[in-house]
Amino acid sequence: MKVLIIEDDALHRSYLHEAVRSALPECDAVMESENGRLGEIDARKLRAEFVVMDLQMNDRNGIEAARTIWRERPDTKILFWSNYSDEAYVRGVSRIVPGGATYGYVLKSTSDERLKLALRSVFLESQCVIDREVRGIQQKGMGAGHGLSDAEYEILVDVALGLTDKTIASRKKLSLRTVQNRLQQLYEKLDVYQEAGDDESRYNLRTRAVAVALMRRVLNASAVERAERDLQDDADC
Amino acid sequence: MKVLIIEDDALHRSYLHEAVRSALPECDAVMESENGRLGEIDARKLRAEFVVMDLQMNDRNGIEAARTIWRERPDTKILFWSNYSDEAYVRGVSRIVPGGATYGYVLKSTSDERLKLALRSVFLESQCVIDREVRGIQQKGMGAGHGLSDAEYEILVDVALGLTDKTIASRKKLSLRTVQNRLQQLYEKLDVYQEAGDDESRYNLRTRAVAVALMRRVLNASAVERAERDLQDDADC
DNA sequence: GCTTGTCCTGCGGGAACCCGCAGATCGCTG
DNA sequence: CAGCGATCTGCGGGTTCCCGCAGGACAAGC
Repeated sequence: MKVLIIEDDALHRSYLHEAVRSALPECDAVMESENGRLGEIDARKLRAEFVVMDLQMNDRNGIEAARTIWRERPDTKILFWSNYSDEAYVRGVSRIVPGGATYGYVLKSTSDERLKLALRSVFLESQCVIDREVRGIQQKGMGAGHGLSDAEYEILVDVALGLTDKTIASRKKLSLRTVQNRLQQLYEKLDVYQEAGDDESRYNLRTRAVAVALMRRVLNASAVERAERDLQDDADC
Repeated sequence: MKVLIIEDDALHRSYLHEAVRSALPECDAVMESENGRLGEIDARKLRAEFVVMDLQMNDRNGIEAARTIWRERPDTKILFWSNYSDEAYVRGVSRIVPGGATYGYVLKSTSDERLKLALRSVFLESQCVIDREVRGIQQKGMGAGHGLSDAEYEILVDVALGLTDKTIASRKKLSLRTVQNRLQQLYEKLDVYQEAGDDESRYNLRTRAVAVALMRRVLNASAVERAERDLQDDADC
């Protein structure tokens, strides 16, 4: 049994190494990659079946790396180990996990015990382990709370990229008015409105929405980057 | 001599503790706070003269914490120890450092030696130590490169907050047209334009600009949050 | 003095936005 | 089937944005 660690912080990497060693004595090789790009290459080269990785990495995002790894071997078991439970990350992960794949999502703030438990559960028993807090974010996304639906999230991303209503409409094969309708749903969900009062302190709803999304951690820079890359790919086709 | 460590990651905190101990044997007490908010309180309580802190923290940003610490004791010596050299952070720091204060900015990726050297230089010899890479970002901001001037940065932040041209004008006591002029400078600097070609893939310049700024790390979520808080304060007055 | 450059300001028009109103489609339920 | 709700679509308007053109204020340099 071989385990691949993808993590760009040296301290965390060695900590993970130690945790894997002690949690999985049946593991006979622990490899390390120090960013997402190298992680993809190493995973391919080693035919890794067991991966534990960070999400926020400089060179190449954990989500992107996981996506290509899963594309090549959908049965790879991946344990995400992240600092944050931002909705953007949680949503990003659940967006790329292939059907039936087993994975885990634990926060770096959890105890040694839980990390080791998660390692064993995910890798040996093919059980999905999601931290309580992360679970909460997931729920909020689906439930009737002020979370965003998929349609709303998609339009949020397009708007955050700086696209025009018309452009979004033609990309999504929708009418212009429909796009604007969804935008208004979005504004409502994000609690963004014209500050009806005087001539002071009005908002540009469109940019205000992305500001609020950023502050609520619904969106983050890497989500925008991923979308940008998808956009470029579309354009090339 | 007492040193206060403000860092929310347990691993990094203990690593820093060790580094301080070995770099500064004359230091007789090392305290730790595990986020920005507690850091402010502890610094006040302990009358800390020497602080080493992270920038990216969950509860309260390193920049905000440093601002209040420096406001209370401008001669505090602070060494920032950060993962990133995002322009948003670098600019944020240099925006709050009081005249004549000594501080340092080193990246977490630098070696033990350099970290210890920085600790001694900043704390004992009152010398400012800025990592080479960070220095590079600073230069780019000032120099004739495609970095942003202060005026452009300010308007970028206001736009990112979602304010209207008119609102910005009245807040900044400028004419509407002037604000729009600056916006156009900004668009040029960020290389944002209408994609003149067809009817496809046009941009909404305003939101496109914040997207590009996010991707170039000129802006980040915490910069937006800080601006938002300032905005609310203004409104209250 | 004149010129040159940089910054601020006003005007005007075309485009994009925000949004209310109304009709059309589709799925669901009694 | 009739009725209801949710979603998509078109139209029209008021507002805001993007930007070219043109003038005025001020400093620096020939």
